[in-house]
Amino acid sequence: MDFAQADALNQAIRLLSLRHRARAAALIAPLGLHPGQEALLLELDRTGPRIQAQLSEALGVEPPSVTLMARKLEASGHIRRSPAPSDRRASIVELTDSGRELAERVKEVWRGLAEETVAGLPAAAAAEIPGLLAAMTANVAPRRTGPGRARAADSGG
Amino acid sequence: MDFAQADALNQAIRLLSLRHRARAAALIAPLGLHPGQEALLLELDRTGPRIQAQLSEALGVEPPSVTLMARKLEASGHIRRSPAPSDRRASIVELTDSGRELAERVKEVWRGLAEETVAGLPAAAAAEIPGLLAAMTANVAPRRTGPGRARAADSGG
DNA sequence: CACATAAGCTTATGCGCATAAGCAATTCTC
DNA sequence: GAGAATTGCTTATGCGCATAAGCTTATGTG
Repeated sequence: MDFAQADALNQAIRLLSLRHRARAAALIAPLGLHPGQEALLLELDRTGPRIQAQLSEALGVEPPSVTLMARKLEASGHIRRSPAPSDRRASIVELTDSGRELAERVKEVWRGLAEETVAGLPAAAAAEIPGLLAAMTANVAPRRTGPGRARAADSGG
Repeated sequence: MDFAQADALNQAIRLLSLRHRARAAALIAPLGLHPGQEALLLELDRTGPRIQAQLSEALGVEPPSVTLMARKLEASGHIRRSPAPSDRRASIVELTDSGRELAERVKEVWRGLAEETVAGLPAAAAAEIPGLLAAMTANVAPRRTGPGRARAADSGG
């Protein structure tokens, strides 16, 4: 691969990231949400109550980010946090009634965003895209040694 | 498109954004760069001197972001800023010798990142990806009325 | 030419996400 | 069962990017 191709790919990813995020932000702003929060709500809606470590894994963000996201969503009444009975370190996060309603709203705009994103593309191409993106994501994702926590493998910085 | 498909797409874009950016950050950190700065250097390397408004457009970020990025790259000696003779509001940004050397380094890691990103994908798929991403980006990009500056079309907030 | 509008840039401020560091609770190992 | 290592969460802090607001210079309009 020559530099022009490499640059086209990296730049395309960067631009799509910025634009898609900005568009998502614009769409969920009327719901009182900032980007990132919709992902937490949707994850809870998909899977039910989760502890923060699971949310961190599912959302692809670090634990401190989950702490802050959860705190804000709790403050606005969309989620509830309670200590886990089986593990007193852990915090169970679940949707409130308000959060469930909000999640439904988010799902509507989420559908609209996806359709807007692939508008004009051949259906076959659109169907392949999530898989392609996931494959690329896996390629650049930090390596996990196994069931354990991710470790910094390089000692040299 | 049902919600599951829409969600798969949006989530895939979000995750790729996070991971690709994180990987890029890890790769350019040894060069003393933070993510975003490499884009500015590469743009100058591609096109030669630009004023900040052009960089804002090319990089897909807002003018205040360019101001800060440029200030930091100037402080580290990689770019030079000088007033444009034809328009005293504008600031011409160009690479220094140090910046040109650094851009070459960036191009190397940029190639490596792209190859890592599409590793394992069929060559045909990899070749299509930049175009697909660009099409999606165009779909979610803010509408421009024409040659003029983008305007906020909604008065209602 | 005077004035209003637009364009280029900057400062101030806020949010998301990151890493570093630290505490509390759990689990592993002997 | 005691100490060590791991896990879950939090606080502190920093960077990128955004919007809001303001300054300076250019440009359009009478």
